[in-house]
Amino acid sequence: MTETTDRREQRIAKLGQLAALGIDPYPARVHYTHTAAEALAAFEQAAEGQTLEVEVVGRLVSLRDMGKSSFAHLADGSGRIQIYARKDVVGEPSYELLRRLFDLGDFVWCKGKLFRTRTGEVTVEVQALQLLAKTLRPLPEKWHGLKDVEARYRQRYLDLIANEDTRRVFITRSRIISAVRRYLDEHGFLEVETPVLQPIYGGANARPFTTHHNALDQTLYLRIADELYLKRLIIGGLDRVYEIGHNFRNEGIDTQHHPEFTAIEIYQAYADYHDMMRLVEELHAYAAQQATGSSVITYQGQTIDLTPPWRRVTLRDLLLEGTGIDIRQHTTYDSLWAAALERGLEISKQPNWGKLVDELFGEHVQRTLVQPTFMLDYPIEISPLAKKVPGSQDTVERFEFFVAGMECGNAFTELNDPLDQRERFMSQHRLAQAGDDETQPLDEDFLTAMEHGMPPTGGLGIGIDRMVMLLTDQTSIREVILFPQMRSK
RNA sequence: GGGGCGCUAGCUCAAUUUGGCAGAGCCAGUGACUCUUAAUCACUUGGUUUCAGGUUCGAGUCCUGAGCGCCUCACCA
Repeated sequence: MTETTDRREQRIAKLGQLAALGIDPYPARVHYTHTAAEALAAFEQAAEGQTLEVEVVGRLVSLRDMGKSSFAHLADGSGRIQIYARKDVVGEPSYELLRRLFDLGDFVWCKGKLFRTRTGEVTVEVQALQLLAKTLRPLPEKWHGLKDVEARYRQRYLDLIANEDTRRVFITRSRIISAVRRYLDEHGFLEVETPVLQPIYGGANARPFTTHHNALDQTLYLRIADELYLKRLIIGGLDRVYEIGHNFRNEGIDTQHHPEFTAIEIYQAYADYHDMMRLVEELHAYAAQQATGSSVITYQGQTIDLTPPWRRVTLRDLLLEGTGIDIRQHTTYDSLWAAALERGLEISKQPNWGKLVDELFGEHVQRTLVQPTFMLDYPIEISPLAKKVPGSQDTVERFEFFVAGMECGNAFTELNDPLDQRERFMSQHRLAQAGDDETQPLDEDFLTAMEHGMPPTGGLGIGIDRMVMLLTDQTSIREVILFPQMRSK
C-alpha cells in the first residue's frame, strides 16, 4: 500500500485516502452517551436480557484483527472498554475503514449494543464507527510503556498515556490539594492571592529570580515566599488566610528541590505555634485519609503514622539526643565548633552560631526523623520573622516538621512587635556584612504595615510537592511535578 | 560546579567484557483467520548506534571533546 516505512508519513498518506472518501479526520464535535466506566456500570446494573445501546468515545489503544471481525479497546479518562466489530454487522465500508485507515492512538466514536464475550468482558458490538481525530505519530509500546526518564519528563503526555502509575501520582496530587483546601475552607480560612512579582523579596532565605518590568522601568523579583504579603492581610483584619502558589528560588536542582515549587502558607490571628502544630498534624492526617484512604502511609518500605498527635521535641533536646552536644552549654561559635570536633562530627564552616546549629542538625540528626516530628525553638539569628520565647533573648517560637527524614514545613509564632522586627532586619544586615549571603533584606513598607498594629498570629508554610512525594511514595520531586524544568535541547 | 552512570529502529532492549556483516520483541506493511484481549500464523520494511574529532585494515565497542539525562557530593526548602 504505502511505500514509506516512516510511521508519520504512512499516516499522513492515510489522511489523503480519508479525504478521497469524503471523511473529515478531525470533526468539530461528537455526541456520546456513556464514558467507558459508565457503560460498564450500566451493563452490570441492567436487568437480565435487557439490551443496552451505547455511544462511547476514546483513544484506540489496542486492535486485534481476525479477518472478518476485530476486537479493540477504547480508552477515555474513566478507563477503557472493549469494542467488537463484525464485518457483517458494521458493514464492509466501515469495517475496511477500521482495518485500513485507523491506527492505534486515533480517537474514535462508536455506537452499539453491550454484550458479554465468552471470556466475560463487557463489550460494545459496533453498529457504527467514526474517526474523531487522526494520530500522526505512534504511541509508546503497549507492554513496556515509556521508561526513558528524560522522555517521560519532556513529553509528559506520553508518560500519562503509557504509564498508569504516573496517572495515579498526579490524580493523587490533585486530591491532596483539594483536601487541603477543603480542610482550611471548613475551618474558616480564606484563600487569597498575593503578588508573584515583588519589588522586594522576603519571607525566606534564598536567592531570587530577577526580572524587569518595562513600563514601570523597575526591577522585580519572583517571590521566594508569600509571608510578608499574607501578614499585611492579617494586619488588614483578614484573620485566617492561606495561599497556595508557586515560589521561585534560584538555586540548585536535586531530588528535593525544584526552582519553582508549590507552597502553601497559612496565617491565623490570635494563634501561636502550638496551634500551628495542631493544624499541621490534623491537616496531614486528613489529606492522607482523603487522598490515599488512610492516615497511615508507606514510604519507601517504612510505615509512617500521620495520626495526631506527633512527637514534639526541642531543637536542643534533639541535638543532645543525636550528637550528645548541649547547645545551651556551647553558646559561642568557637565553643560549639570545638564540641563537634571533639566528638568527631563532620561539619562545614558556617557564617554564624545559628547556622552552625542548623548544620549540625542537618548533617547528624535530620535523617533519623522518620516518624512525623515537630522540632521546636530555633536560634534567633536564622529566624528573623519569629517571636522570641518569653524571657529568652536568643531563642524563638519556631518549629519545622520532618517526615521520613524530609523537611516538610516551617512555622512560627509571628513576630508582631514592629520595633523588634526593625531590629531583626538590622541584625540580618549586620550578618550579611559579616559574610552571610542568605539574609533577608529590610522591607520598610512591611514595617510600616506592622506599625499599624498586628495581632498575635501563628504562621505556617508547607512544601506541597514534598507532601505529595510522601503520600505517593516518590523519591524525586520531579516525579510529582507535571513538567519539571529541563535544560533546553 | 566536582564525581559516577547512561544515550543503539517510533517504543522496550541485545550486541560493548575480548574491536570483525547492528539484532530481537512490540509497532508498521502484505497475506490467512467472525469471541480476541501481550490474539495467533507466514512473509517484509525500518539504523547518521546523541554529536564532533582521533586511533585502527576495520569502531556501537577504544581515546579526546561536546550535548542531554539520571544518581551523588557541595548549596538550598
